[in-house]
Amino acid sequence: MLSVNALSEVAALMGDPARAAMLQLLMDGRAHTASELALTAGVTAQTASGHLSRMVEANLLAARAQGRNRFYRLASPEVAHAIESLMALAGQRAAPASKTAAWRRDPDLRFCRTCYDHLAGQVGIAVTDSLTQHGHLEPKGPRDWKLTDSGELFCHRIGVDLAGARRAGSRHFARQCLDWSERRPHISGALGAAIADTFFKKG
Amino acid sequence: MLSVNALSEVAALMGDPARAAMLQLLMDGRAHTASELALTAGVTAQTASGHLSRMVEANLLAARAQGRNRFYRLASPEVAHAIESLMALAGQRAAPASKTAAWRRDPDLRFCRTCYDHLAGQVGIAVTDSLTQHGHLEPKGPRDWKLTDSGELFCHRIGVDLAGARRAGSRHFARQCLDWSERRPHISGALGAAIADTFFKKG
DNA sequence: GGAACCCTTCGGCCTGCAGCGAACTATTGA
DNA sequence: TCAATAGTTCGCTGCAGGCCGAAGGGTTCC
Repeated sequence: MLSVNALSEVAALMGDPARAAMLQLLMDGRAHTASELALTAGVTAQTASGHLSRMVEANLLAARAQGRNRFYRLASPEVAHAIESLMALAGQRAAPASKTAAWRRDPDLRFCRTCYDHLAGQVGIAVTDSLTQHGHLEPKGPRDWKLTDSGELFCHRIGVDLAGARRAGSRHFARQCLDWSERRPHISGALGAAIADTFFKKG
Repeated sequence: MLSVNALSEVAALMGDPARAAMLQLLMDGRAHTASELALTAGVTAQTASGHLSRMVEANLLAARAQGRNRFYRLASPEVAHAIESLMALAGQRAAPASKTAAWRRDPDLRFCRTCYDHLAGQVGIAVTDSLTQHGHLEPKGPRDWKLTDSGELFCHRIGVDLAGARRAGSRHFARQCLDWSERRPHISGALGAAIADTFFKKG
């Protein structure tokens, strides 16, 4: 009976305390690094890696490599739904999506801390959206951005240190950085840092 | 973190192949005996008993003793919902409640076979309802029925062998038998058998 | 009362799997 | 080019828990 095996296998994946802790952390809809998840689960990195691989293979999680980090998130809303109904059974209220209201209070600060030095969160997405909508920014390949001529002008006008960003040596100029809330990329790399720097200087 | 433990514990309960097989059988909404569930799960009775106890304690299942049998059913629609969402994840369509349409074709026959010698299923419930609504039958205690005077008359009129049923020695006269579809009791015991007998004779 | 049956509890065996240490690869940044 | 960091793979250990045999209530029916 294949379906029985399938049911028990999926449930067993969620039935381990370490994996359950990871899944619960991921219930906020964000993508988290393997290290974060290991820390949350209270296990070592190598143990966490094994858990994460198994959950990716079972299509519970989706992974996206980004630099030397690897971000994991729930593979689909259905996964979140299943976890939620299990937690309801457990007599615990699962944090609904709207429960993430906490981060609304300091969207950029909170995420800048966890995402190196560039704007992310709602502000990062908004900036990226605005730039692309005005034709200042275009995707270049699957992982980079291209700053258009109008984008160059715009950056000069608002005072972004493009020259400094280009001088940054081996660092990527403008990378696409996966955002957790909208599941869309925003700007990281030297350009992202330079923009963030400008914002901070201007208050 | 209590909620993490609760999540993993519930999931782990569903994560065992034997327990998953039992739960899947119970997804039809019926109540099943411990033996049936053991057979389905492919384990011995004592192993199944342990599994069932744990699931009752975790409020996944509800148990009801009936004679020397013990019937188990899903404790709530929420349990069914959680299982269904897990099976959806497993890429399997869980049998929705309406899928039980199969038994509509032969409701009484099918259940008479599994429920000794008396009417059950939709017909059994309908007969019981009709008798109680006309004042022929009343509940007596938590597990028996009382045939009223008008009920005696009615039985005589349709030709039920009441005397024979009363003669049946140590057998209970009219027990309440839990029905799986409506979750309501119908008539078993000697009276139930006598009524069924009458129906069969009359076609 | 006795036999048959259903279910449960107890004790012991054994497997599966979570966990870690060590070693290896890949990416980043100087 | 080299060091630091993130992540993975491999091999081993130890424990939790599923499983069954044996034995003990409860219920039903002759």
